[in-house]
Amino acid sequence: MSIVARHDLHFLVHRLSRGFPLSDMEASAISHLPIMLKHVEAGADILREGDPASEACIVLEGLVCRYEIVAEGGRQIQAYHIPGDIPDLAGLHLQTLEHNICALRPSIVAMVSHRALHILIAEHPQIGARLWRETAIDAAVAHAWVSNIGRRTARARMAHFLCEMLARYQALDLASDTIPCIITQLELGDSQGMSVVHVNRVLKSLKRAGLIEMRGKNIRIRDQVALQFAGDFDPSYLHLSEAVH
Amino acid sequence: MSIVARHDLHFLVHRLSRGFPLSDMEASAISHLPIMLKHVEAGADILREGDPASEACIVLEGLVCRYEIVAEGGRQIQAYHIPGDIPDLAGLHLQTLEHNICALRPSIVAMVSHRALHILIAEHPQIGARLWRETAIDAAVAHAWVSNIGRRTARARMAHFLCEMLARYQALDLASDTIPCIITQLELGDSQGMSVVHVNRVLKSLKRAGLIEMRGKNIRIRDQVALQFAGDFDPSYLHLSEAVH
DNA sequence: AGATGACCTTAACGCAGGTTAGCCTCATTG
DNA sequence: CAATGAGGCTAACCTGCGTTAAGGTCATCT
Repeated sequence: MSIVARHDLHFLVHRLSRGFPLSDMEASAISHLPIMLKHVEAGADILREGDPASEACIVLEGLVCRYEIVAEGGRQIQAYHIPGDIPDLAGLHLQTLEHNICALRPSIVAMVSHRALHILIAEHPQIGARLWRETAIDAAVAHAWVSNIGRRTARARMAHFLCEMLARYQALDLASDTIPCIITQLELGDSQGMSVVHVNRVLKSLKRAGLIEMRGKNIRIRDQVALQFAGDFDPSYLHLSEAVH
Repeated sequence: MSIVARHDLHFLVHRLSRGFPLSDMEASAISHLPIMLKHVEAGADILREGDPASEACIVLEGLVCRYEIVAEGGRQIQAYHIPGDIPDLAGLHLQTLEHNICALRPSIVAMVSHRALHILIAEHPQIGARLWRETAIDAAVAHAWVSNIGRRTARARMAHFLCEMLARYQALDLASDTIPCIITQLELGDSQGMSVVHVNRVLKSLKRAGLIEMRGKNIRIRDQVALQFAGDFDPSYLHLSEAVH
């Protein structure tokens, strides 16, 4: 853990620039945010439910998720966060958050104080708008998950989810046809509302149909179009490339 | 439909004031937003998926929902909106929205142009922060729905949902123990990810247990504490009353 | 090299909840 | 007041998926 002023926030800058580039001044203001790097091991919590929020974390490397424990010990993973994401951005305007954030794989995150963010936003309203947009996208993705879990069969649901993850990594140029992080079947089940056993069945079915294959522990999408069809997937809700108005 | 400058936005002002009151100037700036009233009949769409967004709607009266049609004709209701809510606030920062908004009951909404909102926010940054907070709460509620639909049994899920609706109406002083709007069993099913038939079974079970009862077409919660227990419900995710920082 | 533990895989069994279908009630309308 | 239609209710049947259990692979540790 160390204080750094010029570490790599480029995935964040990239995200916020989607649609319409930030000015050099704005990009540089972001890069110069006072951050504290934190190396988190797999399975470790970064933020606990109910913690009073005074800083936010930006994912730089690895895989982070937001989850909640519901009655009877079940864990529901509500969102996955990849480099450039700010899992707890909502905390900037809420007293406490009702979910936990943890690293699923060894990860590196940058902690930024809310104070610094508020100053940044006050000086650069445009950055505020872009961050607000991130909050809106977060909500849009969550709503898409509601539809996915509520109305689709397990197979379509899994296909939809895999399309989402691949598309997000592709937008960062971190993937072409293989989801570059490892997600265990237990994690897949905990996020898609199904049991591990059924995850296995569904993956098998997608493999048999030639839509995906396993590459070591990673998932390779063999036929993205067919998988999108199977999952009734339309990437627009991710707002990966639209202009700002 | 008529242009009015002083209609009743008091539920909105109330929402935005939660935790810490707005200044008189701010409250009055909101009340003087140039709005266009729209009376919408039950079942009518207010906004269609993919419409380029240039205005937002504020619910004044009635019941509005956000929904999406998934493959094979199923409808998933992603959120219910009651007076004071802005169902399409996210559109302020996104090009297009991926969902539809429709009135479930005869409703009155106020349409505000994004231009007017941008001006309001520029002149009153505090209002911008409060609106941003609304976006964050919207996301928090959606995440709670993911947990609800993903991990809870139909019975607990329904209990949780009823608690949510009641709590939201109570926060507006529009309810004590009865959810003041009518929600049909079909709508309940489409939002909770279950069939009408099963909605009926579950409601019956909650009735038999003395947790709820029907009052005409409305649902009365007979034992709020027990219902919260049955639904593993904790209202904090709704952020109904917390202070702003 | 054997032990340990995390994860994957498959089979067998059972149930929560979907589907289909039919009837009932009540409000609205001509 | 008869006709229509929206919504509620219930029964019978069936299936997608959960549960339990057991064995397999692989990496890591001693």
